[in-house]
Amino acid sequence: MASEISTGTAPGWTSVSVLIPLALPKPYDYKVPAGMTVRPGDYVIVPLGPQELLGVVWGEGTGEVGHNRLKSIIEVLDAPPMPEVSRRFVDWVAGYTLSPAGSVLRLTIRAPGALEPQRMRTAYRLCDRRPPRMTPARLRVVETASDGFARSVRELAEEAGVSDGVVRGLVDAGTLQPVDLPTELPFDAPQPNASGIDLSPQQAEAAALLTAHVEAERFAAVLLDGITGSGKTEVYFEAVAAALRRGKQVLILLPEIALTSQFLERFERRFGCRPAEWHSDVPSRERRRVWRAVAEGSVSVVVGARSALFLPFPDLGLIVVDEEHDAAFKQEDGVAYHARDMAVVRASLGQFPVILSSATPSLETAVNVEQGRYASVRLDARFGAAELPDVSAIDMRLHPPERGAWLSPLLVTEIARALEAGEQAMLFLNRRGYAPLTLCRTCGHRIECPQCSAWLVEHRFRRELACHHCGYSAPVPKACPSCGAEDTLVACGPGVERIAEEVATLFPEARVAVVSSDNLRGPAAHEAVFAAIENREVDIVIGTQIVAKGHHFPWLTVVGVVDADLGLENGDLRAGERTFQLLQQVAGRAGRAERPGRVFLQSWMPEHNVMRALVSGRRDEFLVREAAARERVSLPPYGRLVGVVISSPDAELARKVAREMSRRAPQADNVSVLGPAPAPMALLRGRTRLRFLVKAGRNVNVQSYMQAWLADMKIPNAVRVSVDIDPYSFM
DNA sequence: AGCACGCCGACT
DNA sequence: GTCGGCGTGCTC
Repeated sequence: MASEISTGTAPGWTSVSVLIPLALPKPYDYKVPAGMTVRPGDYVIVPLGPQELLGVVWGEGTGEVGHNRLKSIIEVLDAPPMPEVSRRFVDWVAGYTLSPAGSVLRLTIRAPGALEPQRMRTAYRLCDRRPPRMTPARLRVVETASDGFARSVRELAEEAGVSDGVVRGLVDAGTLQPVDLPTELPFDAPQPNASGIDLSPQQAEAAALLTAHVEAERFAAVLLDGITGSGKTEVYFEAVAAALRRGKQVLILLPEIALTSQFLERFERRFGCRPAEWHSDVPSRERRRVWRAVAEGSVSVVVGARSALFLPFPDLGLIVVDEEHDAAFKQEDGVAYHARDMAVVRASLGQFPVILSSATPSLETAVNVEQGRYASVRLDARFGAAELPDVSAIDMRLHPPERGAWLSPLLVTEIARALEAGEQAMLFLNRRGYAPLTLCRTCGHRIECPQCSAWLVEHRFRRELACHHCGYSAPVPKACPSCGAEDTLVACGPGVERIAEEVATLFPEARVAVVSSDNLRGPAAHEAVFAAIENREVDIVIGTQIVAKGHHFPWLTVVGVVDADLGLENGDLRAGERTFQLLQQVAGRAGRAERPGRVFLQSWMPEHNVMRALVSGRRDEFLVREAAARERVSLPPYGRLVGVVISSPDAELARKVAREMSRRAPQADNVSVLGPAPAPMALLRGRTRLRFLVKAGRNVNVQSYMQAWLADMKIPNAVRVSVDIDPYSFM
């Protein structure tokens, strides 16, 4: 990259290949008109068919299309060129995920208007020319402006307490001189030494190790492995500070936006200002500002969701992936990538370290550590006086709830005890709504989504049945849609709303908050609920997985997991691992202050590995056992998987294509193709879905295999074939 | 992603 | 006879 800048002048190419952010198979060649100079990475406007589009100069023209048939670049945009490392990253991700490079490029320039010239606003400054006539109003304006700062007409008029007309008069008289100011404010620079740091000896040691990695300016992947409450964030903040001291940019990836507001405050306390934010909820104006500042190198820290990985950082020196095990890092549709894995790649291309932080590392990462590919730093003491909560399982076979209820008497007793002591309780159930299934008692009909193979979930507050996969909803019918019998529909199974109903009868006095994505619109609502809980305005919290993540509830002492077996029901490869991670995180909510916390897992199979590991707190043993189980059957990370989903609104056509593909699957050593089988969501948004699973050995190049398979397949337009290298969700 | 081209059904 | 549905293919 440095050489590119020092070379400065154009390579003198007469044609260049330009990558356009569309799903085209490759970059296209364009002529460079006489007098125009372009460098690799320059953003350009090029004609494509009848339209004019943004593209990025990818390299010298390939000459595949005759020079006389080439169109010319229309314009080179005035923006810092996309860094070479970003371009290599785009190519790498495209090759790995088997996506067109243009589709990956699109991820990097999803900031509307970021490349248009910045709009300027006109402000006015006082100069020495006196107006021909001075009035009291004019004098007030002159006095206001005499501090030398430039202000808009509006600001001047307001501050001086006069009308706009007076200010305009002074502008016409030449007393006030126009100056162009950028509309976009620069970002504050986070200060590495903004606050005193108070680390335990163990934290300080971990921080020193991470800092050394940052200072080495070499690639390294490091797992920061610390139990809940051990202060991982404070530790990696020291690594961030080290990168800042070296003038490097830093990216902190978080799994979801729910975390950010609390996180941003912590960041501000440590570094004296807020970092730039990047996720889907950032308004487009702000996106433009962040994108531009990243590209110019004028913002040093970005906190964002997985898509932030594709921002065009020219001088990145550290990536932190917080909660690295979180499934939210896996992008499923479009370009299917895992942000944690791609962060490791980005760090390797940029020759800097990446820190993976978690209390419950993913099996992949644990194995990478064990096999020496990743380094690891451990924090096993909780900060301050807090102790780890005591976890126990409630055997539902021995202590079943009453008929039509879901809480075991044992758990109810514990909740009552906490409430009497003036403490809080939390009930965790990872299921939104009132009941996951509505069934007809007369004919047994189950109400399903018309366009997905999924049951409709009853939402009693909203009085409707909703599909959680496509957003379809309908009022709860009076009569069975199948047999027409009236008042025979019954709600089966519990969701959080139903637990709230049970709690209301058990503890009519208690103040209850139901925390699920259905009742919280936007980050402000999240804030409000979490603040209410912290301020003890709530006695019992009933929540889905959004309560599982990093919030401090100092008065929470009892956590009940309503259905600990829930995540284990489907045959997912990672079901055990995920259930362990989720429940361990939920457990971490209890007893973070001086009060010891207790966690109760309601389970019908307390002898299951996952329950035993949670109760005993033996995480590493659990990981070793899981790893051994995967190794026995050569599943990731000991083998490789590719998911291939064939979908179409035309079910017959989808089946036909799948059969054809099955017939043409190449033979290869150490590769087996399973399927086609109906995909786990056999019908989704009206599309029939069939799936292949390609199972391959660790050292098989699955990309070449897939390319060979798909190369001469003619796929009709109505059929979509989506390839997911390293699929995560099997649902 | 657009957009044109092209080949079959129902209208003035 | 034409208008228009959207399936197919192309854009340097």
